[in-house]
Amino acid sequence: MSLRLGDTRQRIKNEATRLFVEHGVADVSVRDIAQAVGMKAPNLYAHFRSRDDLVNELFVEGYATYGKLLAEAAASAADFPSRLEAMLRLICRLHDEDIVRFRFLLLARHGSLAKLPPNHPYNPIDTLQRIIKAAMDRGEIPARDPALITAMLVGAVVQTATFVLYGRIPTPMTDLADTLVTACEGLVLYGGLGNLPCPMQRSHHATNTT
Amino acid sequence: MSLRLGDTRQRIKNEATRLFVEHGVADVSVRDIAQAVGMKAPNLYAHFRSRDDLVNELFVEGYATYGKLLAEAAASAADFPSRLEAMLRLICRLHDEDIVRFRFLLLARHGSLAKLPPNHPYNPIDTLQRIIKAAMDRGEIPARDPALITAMLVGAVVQTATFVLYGRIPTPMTDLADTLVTACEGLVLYGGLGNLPCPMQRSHHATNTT
DNA sequence: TGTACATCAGTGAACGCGCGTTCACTGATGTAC
DNA sequence: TGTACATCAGTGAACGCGCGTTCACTGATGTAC
Repeated sequence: MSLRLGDTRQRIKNEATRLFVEHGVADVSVRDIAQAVGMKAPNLYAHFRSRDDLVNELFVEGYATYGKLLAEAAASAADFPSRLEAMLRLICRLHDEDIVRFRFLLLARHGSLAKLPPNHPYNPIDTLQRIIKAAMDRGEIPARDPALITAMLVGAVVQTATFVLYGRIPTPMTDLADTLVTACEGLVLYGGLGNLPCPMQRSHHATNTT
Repeated sequence: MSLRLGDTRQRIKNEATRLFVEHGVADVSVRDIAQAVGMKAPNLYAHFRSRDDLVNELFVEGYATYGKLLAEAAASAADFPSRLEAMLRLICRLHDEDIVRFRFLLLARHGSLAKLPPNHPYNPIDTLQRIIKAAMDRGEIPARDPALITAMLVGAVVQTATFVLYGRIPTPMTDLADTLVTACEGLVLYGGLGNLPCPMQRSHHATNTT
């Protein structure tokens, strides 16, 4: 019974995620989700308190999961370029491994619902900004506005995923990882550190692609 | 009369844009817009065929206007770094000069409506990608996937505007222009051209900050 | 100058629709004796 | 083994609501004679 319940709950979450990605979060009704799962709308309320609750649970869960993995990836390396590379490669892998989930998070970022509780420990944006700030303080990378550099890095990755989503880039993210790493390094390192060698030296040398 | 009509039409557009930015395009009703303008909802239909028409007109108009200005800015310079710089500085200026309009375009990008006619001559994304492709073909910048580099540049700028919108970066875009230019140059130039000097030489020298 | 008419921005009332949600009910299944 | 009962996923019908939109109408204003 409770096994059955958990099973149905998960099926609802999966179908809802799929539909949200396919049609947009706003354009999927409770009846649509129920139909995809093979039940009638009222029964969804045996599993979720409301439609908003379902959306929120999907968002917070996914955001926290990815956030935790990103924080771990960042912590697994010592110098900044290696941290950045580890995070970027992880993101590409997560994208390709579960495209639907990744895209749901991409699309659900906006909208009045689906807000992560503030100061969430695994907010990936905060994690990234903290790492950047630390690297600047240590003089590893040019000291600029950490929030601005964070925005640019996040945007570069997110917009890439969006281009892949809309078919403008017809490639798995994993195949883009090398270029993403190089370009993001350039974004962070270039131009600010006087006679900064180019590319910057690091613990294990960077992979540069064409 | 026809003057009066045009006037009212413009007021509707202004108020609608403002409300869309403030509450999100999906969460503003025809009645909300009418109230803001100081009229009743049905009268909006004397000026626009439908709500969708209004949204679409705002989007296409804004997108085309900005797209045209960007194309002109790009054409005003000869080498790639100067073109990129001109476009970035223009974007910052356009943002600060009419924040509401800029943000409406930012928010309206998504959504099933508000699609620019395909192959629109002033689609700014296409313009940028064409310029990047040309610079790669001429060997001005490292040859990588033009769509990917385009995505990263667009993302870097758009996400920055989003951070400003949500108050994560409490600064006019114009104040960020220098860093944006430097970082975007790094994104494009870094790591791919063998012993590329750093920063790259150009016709009129780049402005590096910090 | 006064009167009749045309124009047209704007309105009140009402429409059908799809939405999220509630609630009393069903009916299959597991359990106790 | 048979019977009575508890559990609980799932359903049919209906709710109130706000939405975009329509339509017959108003009433101020400009114009012709």
